[in-house]
Amino acid sequence: MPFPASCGNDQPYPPLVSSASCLAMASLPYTTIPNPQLSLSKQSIPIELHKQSQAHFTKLQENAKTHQILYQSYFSHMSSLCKQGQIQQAVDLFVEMEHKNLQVCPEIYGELLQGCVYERALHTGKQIHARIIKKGGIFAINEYIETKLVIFYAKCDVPEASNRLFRRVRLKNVFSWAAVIGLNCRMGFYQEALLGFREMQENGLLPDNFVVPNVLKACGALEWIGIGKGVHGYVVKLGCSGCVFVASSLVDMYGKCGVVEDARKVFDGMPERNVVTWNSVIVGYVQNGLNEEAIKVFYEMKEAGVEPTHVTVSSLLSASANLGALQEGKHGHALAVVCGLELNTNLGSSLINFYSKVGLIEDAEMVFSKMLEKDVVTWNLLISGYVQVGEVDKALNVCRLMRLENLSFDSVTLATLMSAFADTRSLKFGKVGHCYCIRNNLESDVVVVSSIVDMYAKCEKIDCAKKVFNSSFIRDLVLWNTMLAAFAELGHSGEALKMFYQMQLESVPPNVISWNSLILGFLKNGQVNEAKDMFWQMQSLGVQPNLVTWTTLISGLAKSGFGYEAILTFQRMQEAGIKPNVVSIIGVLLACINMASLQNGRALHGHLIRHSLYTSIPIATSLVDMYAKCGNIDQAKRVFDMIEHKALPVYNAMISSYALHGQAVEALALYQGLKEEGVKPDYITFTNALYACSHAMMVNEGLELFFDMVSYHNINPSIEHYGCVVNLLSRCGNLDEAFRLIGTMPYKPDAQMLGSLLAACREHNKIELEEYLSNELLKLQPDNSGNYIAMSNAYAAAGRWDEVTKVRQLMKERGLRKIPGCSWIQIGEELHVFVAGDISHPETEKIYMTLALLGMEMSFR
DNA sequence: ATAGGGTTAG
Repeated sequence: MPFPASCGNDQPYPPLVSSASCLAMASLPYTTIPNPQLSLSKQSIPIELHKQSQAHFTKLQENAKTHQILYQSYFSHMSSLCKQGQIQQAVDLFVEMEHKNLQVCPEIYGELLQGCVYERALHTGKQIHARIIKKGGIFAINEYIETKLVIFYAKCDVPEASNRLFRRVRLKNVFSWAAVIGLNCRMGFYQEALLGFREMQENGLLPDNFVVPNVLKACGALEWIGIGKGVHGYVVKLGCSGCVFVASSLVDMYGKCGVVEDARKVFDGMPERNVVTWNSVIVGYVQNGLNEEAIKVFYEMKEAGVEPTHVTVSSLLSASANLGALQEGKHGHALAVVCGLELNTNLGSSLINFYSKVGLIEDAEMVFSKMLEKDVVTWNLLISGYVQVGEVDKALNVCRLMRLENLSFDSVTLATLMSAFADTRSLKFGKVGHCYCIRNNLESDVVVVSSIVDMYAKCEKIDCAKKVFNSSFIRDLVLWNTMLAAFAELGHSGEALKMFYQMQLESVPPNVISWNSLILGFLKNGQVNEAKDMFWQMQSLGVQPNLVTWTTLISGLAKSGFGYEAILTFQRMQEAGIKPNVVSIIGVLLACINMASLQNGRALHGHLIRHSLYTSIPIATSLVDMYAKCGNIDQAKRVFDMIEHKALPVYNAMISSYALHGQAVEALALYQGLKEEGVKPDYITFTNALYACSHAMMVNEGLELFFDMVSYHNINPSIEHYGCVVNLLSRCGNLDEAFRLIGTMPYKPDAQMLGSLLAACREHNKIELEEYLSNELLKLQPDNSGNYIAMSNAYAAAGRWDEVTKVRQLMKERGLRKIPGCSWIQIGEELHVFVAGDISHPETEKIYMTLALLGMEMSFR
């Protein structure tokens, strides 16, 4: 049998479609290789020549036999080289074969191309392609070779070549279709992949379990659940729903389309599962926010004895990061180590993400340093980790290192950095980042645009924010919400409302966050009724208020003086089944503070204990503050004493309480106490302690505190700190020292400082200095009537009534409310009354009454 | 056939 059975067809060779059949061909006897000399008809040879010819033929046959053995050994050697990935050696061997004039069959090209596919050796493959073209004839139009070439170019991601060759194949088979559809999938041309799938079916070809996974991947990526379901039906009809590859792809497709229930149904119905199947369900749950479910399935998988892979651990870590589940995430890390999983970029990145989300930045750093290969994602995660813990300087340093590694920033890097600049109000850096985005075309990414808009808004550059917002082509919900929140924060409720309408006109329906911002905008602008109205409107439109909505309303009502209503709202929130958190509890405590209602505060304290809501230190701190501000310093102290592990904010709250109640000695004792506990005081501690000293006129203690702050704690004094010390010095009569301090401070004196100096001048009868200070004060705050009164009081005290009249005239011109008859000011606990002009004025009588009620005497000078 | 990162509200 000189030729295989099908050689009589138009086709010189049967269409070979896989490397398996190629191998089968290779093991056939050498005579299957066409040799025109051998296939000459023996009958045409004359008898006399027959003998000679017979001998010659025998010789030829012998030659052929050695030829065949040689060829076979070459072929099998080359084939094994291809499979070992040593494509270059295989090609060298092929060249050697050509030199030895060994006959070459098409399968050899197929084998070589397959080797190139394994190695993704595009260049070598192209050279083989060139040889095929050079050889021409049956080689160039061989369907088997053509298919192999299509697959080769497809796997090497060269769509142009692959598609061109594919169009030329006359009889397209499932294999070439699978390659082209797969290529389109890899290139992200999902719609083209699906079109190919349809065309393939129209040409009467039945898809197999190699094509279907790719088709399902396209459905998943496009979230075309309709087509996906159709393919599912088709799969059942074809009877390949039992194939693990196909079923796993179905699980993945349903997950990607957001129908996790169906993914689970397919999963549950599978007779056979492998790691990929399990991974697909876990990934599906994570991507749909069902992190608990994902972790549950992970434990089921462990129970089933399936060995986890990189994908498993990576997804488990994602779920743990999203939940802040420390235990599970650490378990994931341990598992990766135990299973000997190599720390690749994906796994390492997942670990960094997990550790930084649970606040263990040192562990994230450790993983980062252990990784051999890092990509942009890895670097971005470390940057994001630092930003999350507020270490912006470290984040920027990582950026520098990243540049040294020749990696460039992408939109994720910039979005992360911009959010950091927004949080820290670093307009300078923010502008630099914005410029970088413009230069590198990152403004085409909506997420980046949102972060830029937010940065400008937080840095109080609303006009810039609006400009960037307007210049964006795409405006998604988050971008609208960012702009809306910016106006709301400023209390520009009109602009916020305009945004709210406009987004709907542009077919972006608002979500809870949009409504929350709108409500906040009204509240910040004092439009309490409008805010309440919006609160009802959103519900009638089917948007349910969430914790933030309720909290916004509670705090807003408290701050607007509707303390009682705030408390009622807090109750209604709980009736609606929403458990209060720290922010809402602090909000409702604020209501008690603003009402100065010890009764409500106490009731609330009881409520918190009964409902086990009294759980965190920030709440305890607020309670201390509430009791102090509602007048019960003893109760404040009791709450303070009950806190076990006291941190700085609690101490600060208590020191502030003592200062408020004029208990400077206690305040200073607590300051010493916190230092003994090893707690590092901050600028707030010093502000409160200095206020206490200033109130109690404890000059030495105050100066010592100030010295401590600057020398031992390296805290740059704020103007408020200077103000306290200036106040202290001047009230003790040391005006020279006060002025010396003002001369050395890096700030211009503010109105409060001038005010306290003014009071001290009056006390010590320094009328000229007082006049000077009054004028400075009026320049600083021309609209504050208190300053005019202080000035007129000073003139009154000096008996310069004409000057008093001038000041009053000035007030009248500026449209400021004048207090007729007389003036009174409060310095510390003392009430000083100056009578200017008309003593018989009814207003003066009122003041007399007030003073009498306070048990104070009126002093005339 | 499956995996990792960023933006908005109190």
